[in-house]
Amino acid sequence: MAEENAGRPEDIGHAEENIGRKAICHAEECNKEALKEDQVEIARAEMSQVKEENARLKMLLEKIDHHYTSLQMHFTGICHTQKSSNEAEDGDKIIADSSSKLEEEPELVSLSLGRSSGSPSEPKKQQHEEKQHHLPKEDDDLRLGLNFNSLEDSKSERKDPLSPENSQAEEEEEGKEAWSPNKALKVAKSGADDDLSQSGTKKTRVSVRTRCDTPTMNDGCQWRKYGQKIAKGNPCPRAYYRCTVAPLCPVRKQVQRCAEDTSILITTYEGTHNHPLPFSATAMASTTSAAASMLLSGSSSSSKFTSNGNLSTNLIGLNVNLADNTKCQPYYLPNTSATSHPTITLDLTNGPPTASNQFNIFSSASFQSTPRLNSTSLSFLPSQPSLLSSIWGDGNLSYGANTMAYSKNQMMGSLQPGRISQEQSYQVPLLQKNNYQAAAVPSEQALTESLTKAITSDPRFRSMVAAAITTMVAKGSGSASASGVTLVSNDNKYEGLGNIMKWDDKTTDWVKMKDCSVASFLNHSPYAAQRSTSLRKQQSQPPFSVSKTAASATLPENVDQTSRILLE
DNA sequence: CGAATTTGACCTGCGC
DNA sequence: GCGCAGGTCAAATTCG
Repeated sequence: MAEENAGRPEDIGHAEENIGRKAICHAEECNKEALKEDQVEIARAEMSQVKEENARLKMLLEKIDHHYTSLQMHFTGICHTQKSSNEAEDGDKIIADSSSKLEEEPELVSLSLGRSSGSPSEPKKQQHEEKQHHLPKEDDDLRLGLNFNSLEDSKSERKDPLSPENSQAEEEEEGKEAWSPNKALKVAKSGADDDLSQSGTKKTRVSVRTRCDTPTMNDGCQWRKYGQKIAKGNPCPRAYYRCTVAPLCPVRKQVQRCAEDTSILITTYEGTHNHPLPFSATAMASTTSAAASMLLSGSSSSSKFTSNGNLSTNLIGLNVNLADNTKCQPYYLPNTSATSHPTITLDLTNGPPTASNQFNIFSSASFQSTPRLNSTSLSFLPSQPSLLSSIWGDGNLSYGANTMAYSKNQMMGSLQPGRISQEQSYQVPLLQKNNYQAAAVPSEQALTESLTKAITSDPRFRSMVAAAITTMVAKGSGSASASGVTLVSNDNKYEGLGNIMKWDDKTTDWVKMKDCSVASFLNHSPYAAQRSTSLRKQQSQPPFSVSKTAASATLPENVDQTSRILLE
């Protein structure tokens, strides 16, 4: 028994050990379960947070979508209303004016600029292409600049369009569509082309004609030349450039001199920048975008004009008029491939350089689309294309980096039909001026808008810029007889600006403008302090007219001081 | 020496 | 299918 009992305590011990082990195991299992439950709870909490985040993002997306839709509706409505009213007012007149050409091309909208200009005979090639065209408006592609596709894509993917991830995805997406420098990306390009072909849309091109002595006009972007070709019909070689600001930027441009007038540089832009742009490049991108959008919007209902033959809107602070195309001056289109690319042309020249049209940037700038499209030309008020021309010309207005997002916003905001009322244009810059003072670094967007508003709202400022640019053009053209300008207000005529505006021949005129930015002028000059009162005084005054005279310039006395600040 | 430009070859689309 | 013309590539050349 003792031996038997002697062995039992061991069994008991083993049993206790087993029990202990089981207890430990049970405790461990309990701990594991507790941990699992905790993890589940954490996961649930995370899921709830993600759901909340998702809901917020959805709300944001819906807001953005709604905002975009309302803006689009607003813009479309305004365009439709204007065109309807214009048609009612001037239908008969325009029909008579537009003559047989419009009858042949009922969707042709002509945009002459400010004043009518002589129209040389249209080249046979363009005429031939125009016989072939008439793209449905749905085929037009608004990709250049506005690039609403990204938003649509993000909508479909239910992503926040404002999130950095999505913007990066946008860039990657656009990068796939880029004209890529290597064969791998070439495949992606073909894929993008497939998309284009599937959607029935083609990349819009915007062609800019301007007088420029340099090989290319300085549009604020960095370009790398990747090819040159002699195009048929033009002995001047055509150079091909791609944007090098960003490695995968799809934007390209073709530069070619006009065969008839080698002083005219024809620059054709295609694509949308997928990177931030400097100010001057933003101006170019925005304007080309506006041109493209006008081409498209004009195609929807064209050949409708205001009582004076114009249909006004606002383009980067510049008033743009859709005008009777009989006043517009057609010209040779540099490439026949335009038939496969809807192309709108901004003509910042006024035909061959003659003594009567050396100041062509003030006289006429016209958009004219290529065949197969509803032609569209735009009309600028006299003093305003000067800024546009100057920005796109040899000079370079540089106020630092800007973003394409701003460009889009600017376009949406600037494509407002009709001129901004004096009151509106007066209030906004003041608010922005306060922003400048509050912020250590001025908002570039506000800065740009302020510049825009200043130009559009203040006749004196506009006249100053006009005078400056006119003088620059006069000097640039090498015309000794046209070394001055006359700015005539309704009731005053002052002389002496020609002496104020002494340009240094060794430097580009616009360098001075750049070094003395208009924004700083707006902020620091006495003019800025006087704007609130002077603008009110001038609300009843029409803008100054600009005309060329012999070596004289006139401005209101109170402009002299500010013009010194601006120009010196 | 790296970057930019030049330039001839090649690819692609379109019309006949 | 062929030729033409626009557009692109990439090696060679030039430039800073």
